[in-house]
Amino acid sequence: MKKTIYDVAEAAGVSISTVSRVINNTGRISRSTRQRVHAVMKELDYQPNVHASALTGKRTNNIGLLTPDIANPFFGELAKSVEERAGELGFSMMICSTDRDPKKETTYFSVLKQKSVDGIIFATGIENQESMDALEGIAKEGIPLVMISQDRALVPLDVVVIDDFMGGYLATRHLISLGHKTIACIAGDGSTTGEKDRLKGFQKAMDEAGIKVNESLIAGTGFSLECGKKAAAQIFESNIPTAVFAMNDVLACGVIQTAREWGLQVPTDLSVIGFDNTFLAEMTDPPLTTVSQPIEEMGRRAAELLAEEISGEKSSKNKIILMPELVVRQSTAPPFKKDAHAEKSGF
Amino acid sequence: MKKTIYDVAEAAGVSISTVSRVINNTGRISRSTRQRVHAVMKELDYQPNVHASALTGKRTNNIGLLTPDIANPFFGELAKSVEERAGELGFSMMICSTDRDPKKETTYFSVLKQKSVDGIIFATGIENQESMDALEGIAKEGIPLVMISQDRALVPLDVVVIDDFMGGYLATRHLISLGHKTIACIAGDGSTTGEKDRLKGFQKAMDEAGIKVNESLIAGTGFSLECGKKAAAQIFESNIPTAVFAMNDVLACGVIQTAREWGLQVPTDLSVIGFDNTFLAEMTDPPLTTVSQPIEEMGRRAAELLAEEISGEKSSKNKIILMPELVVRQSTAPPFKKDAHAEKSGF
DNA sequence: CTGTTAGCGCCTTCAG
DNA sequence: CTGAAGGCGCTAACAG
Repeated sequence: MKKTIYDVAEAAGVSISTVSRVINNTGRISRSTRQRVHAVMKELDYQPNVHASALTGKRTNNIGLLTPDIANPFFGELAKSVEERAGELGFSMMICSTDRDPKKETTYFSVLKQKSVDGIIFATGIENQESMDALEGIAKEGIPLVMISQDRALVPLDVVVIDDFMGGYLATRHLISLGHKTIACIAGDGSTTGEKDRLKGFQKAMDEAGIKVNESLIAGTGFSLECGKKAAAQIFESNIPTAVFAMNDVLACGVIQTAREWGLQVPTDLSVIGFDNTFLAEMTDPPLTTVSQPIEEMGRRAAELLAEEISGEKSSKNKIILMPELVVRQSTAPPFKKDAHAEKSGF
Repeated sequence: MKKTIYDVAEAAGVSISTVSRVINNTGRISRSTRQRVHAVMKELDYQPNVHASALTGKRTNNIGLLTPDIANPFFGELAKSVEERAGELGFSMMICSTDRDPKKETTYFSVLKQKSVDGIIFATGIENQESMDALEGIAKEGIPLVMISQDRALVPLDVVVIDDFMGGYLATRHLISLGHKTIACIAGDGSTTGEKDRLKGFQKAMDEAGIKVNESLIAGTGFSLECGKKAAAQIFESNIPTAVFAMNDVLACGVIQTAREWGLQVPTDLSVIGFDNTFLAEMTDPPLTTVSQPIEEMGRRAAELLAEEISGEKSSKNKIILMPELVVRQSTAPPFKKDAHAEKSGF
């Protein structure tokens, strides 16, 4: 039979309140009884019943993670790092894959609330009104929240983001510095703040270089491989650029594949740069030049922020802005190398 | 303030037991009161307190998923499918990334037990004695368990596996039928039953073809990209085969990369076949020939099995064996094509 | 069909 | 420093 606090109390010759006190480390207990109780607990392999204590308003030590798609490498790696750090901090993680579906998002909100998680980490874009309202509601109820990758100032909450503008800028600068002028840009579904900021960075770099941005070179419908291929094909049909900036590594893979189908060599005929620096970037051929997000750190910091928030150590909200970094591999090169050009002209 | 069953009872003019009955759909209640209570619940936006009911021995509607590494595409996709189906069935999922670390595994066991999940799905190899004992303990306590990808007959439990032997056999037959004779095999850490069975399938196919298996062509230290590269390099140093069977797609990627470093063209100089058919297989260049596991189905079936087990509808244990399938893409070809051979001899 | 009444295991005043 | 007692929200006999 499962041991209860009564078993421990009896075996230790004290009352349950004393046991409760040593468990929670509250009140003043004599060293000797404390030790005795601890010994008994160990001996009986006693484990407090979480539900009983949750019932009296204590924490559950569960947190929720809302993510669009754990099968996506970026979110997979992120989830892993959150889970790891949260585990160290004593929390278990409930994971929710929303598929960016507003209905699922709100459903999960209420499920998590009902399960009385101690806090929630959002790693999903909250785009529609419905989800925003739900989020606001949760925030108002005082449930600690941390947001990753998004920065919406609807309610004050902790945020872990990278400087997306800088990311877009870095990627584009890199391509420009290689000599590219006809640069395409492949976004996701255009809804997230991350994309928008990266696009602004792209524009800024283009402006600085005095290159006019051609709208027909900007496309995007979603975040999957298929979307990347489709967007690339769409662009290629009207105008073949010498370089493409894709807003994540998966999309970049799609671009590479489409390029291949069109008979374009990467990076000889077409430079491709991605975003995220997931392990995918090392898998592709050629290995992908990309903008690195410190995924592991983002997850870790988010978990820590949430833990602090939960323990009430923190009164103010934090905003952590991490810096992206350019990781140059082999999918980018100067445009129109002599020989490549010759070959192409040979058509 | 949070509504309780008392609020509902009062507002509906009935006792709390009546409310409890309509919630749990037990006992006989007149249609009219039932409707009234339902109406009130909706109006008050009442949500039963999970902990209170868990305290009285009811289910928590939480399940646990133990996986070695959610950042690995196979387990990421698996987790996604489990989560999705479990969600439909009314369960939330706690995810645990074990890193194949025995200590973490046992820790997670006890955490999940303490959180009184209704059931657990294992998608991780239980190799060491410690973990096995823990697992056996859990099973004996009557906590529903489903095991994915592994089949250990320590205790009777539900199992969802693929026919790994057949998988290894299919992969090898494919290579042999292309004309390969010097075939290498890259395993993981050699501990999982899946690997062992795949290796047996490999042997069987080789035997049938009358090819002697060269031990120096079999290597493996782990499941990561790095491990794949290392194993491939190790093999190449002693003997360059014409084909490699890698036991997962990640390892296959590693092989392809190492091959490239060694100046070997895939598939011209070296055929590579993977296992799993994760999205990675479409990302590589050339696209990877691989043995497909029905990942989505495995996750779904596991969730369903567990749900049945939890609801007590099932008395006997099931074993679901799914069939792997050969997916031919472009990383495999007949060995020593004329031109390739000429080039090589030219060295 | 419905209400009353014990607990479930633990935390937290309030008295010693 | 320690114990007694009430209550957290709900379920499950037990009585009507």
